[in-house]
Amino acid sequence: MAELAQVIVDVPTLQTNRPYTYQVPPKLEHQIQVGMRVIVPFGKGKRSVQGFVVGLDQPADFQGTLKQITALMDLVPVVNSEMMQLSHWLADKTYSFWISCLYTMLPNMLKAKSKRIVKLVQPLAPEDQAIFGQQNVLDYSLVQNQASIVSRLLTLKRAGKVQFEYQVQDRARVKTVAQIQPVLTVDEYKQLRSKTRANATAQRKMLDYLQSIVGQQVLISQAQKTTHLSSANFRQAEDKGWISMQQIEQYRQPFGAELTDPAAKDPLYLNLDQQRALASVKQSIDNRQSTVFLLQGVTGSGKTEVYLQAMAHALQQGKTALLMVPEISLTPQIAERVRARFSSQVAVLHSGLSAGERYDEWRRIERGEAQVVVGARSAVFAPLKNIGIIIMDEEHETSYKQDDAPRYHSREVAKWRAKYHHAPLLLGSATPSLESYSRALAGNYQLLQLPHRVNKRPLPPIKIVDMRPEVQRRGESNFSTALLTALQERLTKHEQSILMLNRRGFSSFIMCRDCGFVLKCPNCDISLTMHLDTHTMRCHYCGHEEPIPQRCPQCHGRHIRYYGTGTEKATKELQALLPTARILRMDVDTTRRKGMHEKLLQKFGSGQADILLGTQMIAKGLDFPNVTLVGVLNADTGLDLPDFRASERSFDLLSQVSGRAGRADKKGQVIVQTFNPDNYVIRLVQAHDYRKFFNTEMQIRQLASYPPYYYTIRLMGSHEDEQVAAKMMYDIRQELGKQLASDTMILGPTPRAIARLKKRYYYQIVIKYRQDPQLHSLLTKIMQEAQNKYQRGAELAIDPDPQYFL
DNA sequence: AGCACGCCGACT
DNA sequence: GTCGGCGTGCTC
Repeated sequence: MAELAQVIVDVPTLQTNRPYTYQVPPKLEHQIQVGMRVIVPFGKGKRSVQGFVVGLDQPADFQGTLKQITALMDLVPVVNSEMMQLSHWLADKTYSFWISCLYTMLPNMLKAKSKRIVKLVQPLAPEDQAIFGQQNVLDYSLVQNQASIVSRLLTLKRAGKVQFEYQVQDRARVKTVAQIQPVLTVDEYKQLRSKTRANATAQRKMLDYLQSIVGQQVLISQAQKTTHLSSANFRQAEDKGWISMQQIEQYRQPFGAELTDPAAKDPLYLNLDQQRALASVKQSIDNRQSTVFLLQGVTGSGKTEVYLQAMAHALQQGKTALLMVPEISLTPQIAERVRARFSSQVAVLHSGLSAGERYDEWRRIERGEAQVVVGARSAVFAPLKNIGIIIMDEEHETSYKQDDAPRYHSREVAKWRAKYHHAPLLLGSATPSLESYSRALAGNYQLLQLPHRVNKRPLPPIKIVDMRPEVQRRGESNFSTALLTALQERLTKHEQSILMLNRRGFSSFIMCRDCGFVLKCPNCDISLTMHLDTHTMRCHYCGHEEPIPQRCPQCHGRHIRYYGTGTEKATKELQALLPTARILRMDVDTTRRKGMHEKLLQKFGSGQADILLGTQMIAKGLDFPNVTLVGVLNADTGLDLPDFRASERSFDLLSQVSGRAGRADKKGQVIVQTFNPDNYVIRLVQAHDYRKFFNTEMQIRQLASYPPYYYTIRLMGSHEDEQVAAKMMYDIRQELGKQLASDTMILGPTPRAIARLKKRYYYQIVIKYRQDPQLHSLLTKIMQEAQNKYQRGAELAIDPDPQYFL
């Protein structure tokens, strides 16, 4: 029995970021529960919105008549008690709206679509009736861009001739399939058959078939396949009372072909290091300790097998297990291994799933039908109960941080959940983030190490090729003589090669050689990227698109030059240099279509190509035994980005990609081309010396007061008017300055590197602090005040622990 | 977000 | 004198 309900409504603004109290209609009093979705009236007019029940029967301090809940959208709560607490914590921690956090944790299908409709209440003049056509309701979204119609409708509304209403439509759809069941006996079917005419072939076929399946239930799709009868035939059979038909629920199957390798089911033999690591984790599972482990293992050291066996142990204890990977489509092989080991117990969650597939996987987890979850960032919210272990593979990956609101880091959420479930959290990486490694050294995390490769081979030797003399000698090229020779050798030996073109943060833009003009996005002030496949210039931020100019738009000269080389150009060049090589290109353009990633990798894995040339998406997780050569075409890109983590990222990337070579019993080799052969990052990658890189980088971070020595927070203010954005941020800086700890630093405000994005101007402040107990509440206050204090249209966003300062 | 109220300029 | 512009405030 609940008479009052506290509801968080789907209106993501600062002003509405708190529970509203509603009356529960008597007939819902026994059904309503915390965590259910509801439809409630909100605001003036006939507006109604979706909301979440976050509390029941708390007294309302609201002076006025409470409104009633219109309807419940769920029979059982979609947010359980753990998730409710988590969402609240998350909203506070990331300075975001509670409603946004709730939605982030749930599959998209549970976000209802709200539709505005216009209803006719009085007869209209013919010219107005034309807007409605034959209907007396109108979908407002169809006309909302046509100003003349909108203003006419508003006039009619004032005259009381039409009404605006809202419909909240739940999009959660369960997929059903039809199933048939014979309802007569074999004899009855025989009898019926004898009565049909000789030329009623379909009916006869049907009756023969039905006889054969008496006592069974068959999917209609299956029945159609066996009989070649149409669904209409079966509907007729139902009408005649020959069969009964039911709709049964079916999960959408996100996986393609069934697994091929039965051997993958068995656990592999563990070497001593692996055994030691596993034992520590197992102990922690058994003792219900939420220890954080950092498993550092060089590429090829068998981290995945440790994960799998730790998960198996949790399952044996009747618990569940969560494995997070940076992005499944980039690392399909690990997801496959988990599925091979745990088969139908596994649910996979990642961005490549359709909304329906995602919803179904979510329900399988929620209902306890899947006990193992593999997924990318948002899988950390998988509704698993009784978690025994959480594992985060490649914990240093930046994709674990979401860069729009709510700006959470999966690692932090994972820690929260591990604590909640008294389960260990296992962070794994070959190149841990400096944050995690320093915590491990300080004893906050328990460090586990796998220093050797499973195949006992040394890490592949890395040869550094100085591109400066190379270019002087042979002119501009993506390929040094050394690399070409090595590639040619692989071709002869029928071994494979992987080539990486590091393009992070840079793309091919065009520049006029006469006047220096660079084509930029009219909305965002950043240079447009050339896409040869569609013959357009595109803005990667807002999606703006325009044709490739033939002449310089500024000076009309013809000397337009293409800067930067894409994978496309490199592939062409390489094909010309090695005409017999079969080259696969892998980048955002060739993998845009669903499933292309897997397809390309499959093609390469099965030996249908000699060389895989791609962007950094090929650096991670790939495990192809026949690959013996890895080449990095341009190691420099990314080294000099104006970003304090640039070196760390480059070290990770180069180490990762190097690890792709020589994973089985063949010896591997790595060739790194660079214009900065003496750069410490490149030298230490060559030496395979993470520890030394860590020490070097830590000194730099300490000198500059960057993480992990200092925490950082970024505040971003934006407005259509640059002056307003700037003013707001200067005001905020003033306010911050008054109340912060003495060793806290405030940088800025400065215009952001991309100062204008989607027609708005951005200014940012970066705060660096070590210990500042006041800061969180101060920022929360600033965020809350921002709504009224500054000009309308001003927006403030806070990013705790930003990955980029750009 | 989106809706109404309310105060100013341009019109029948 | 009214119609309709958008700046302001509020939503249980």
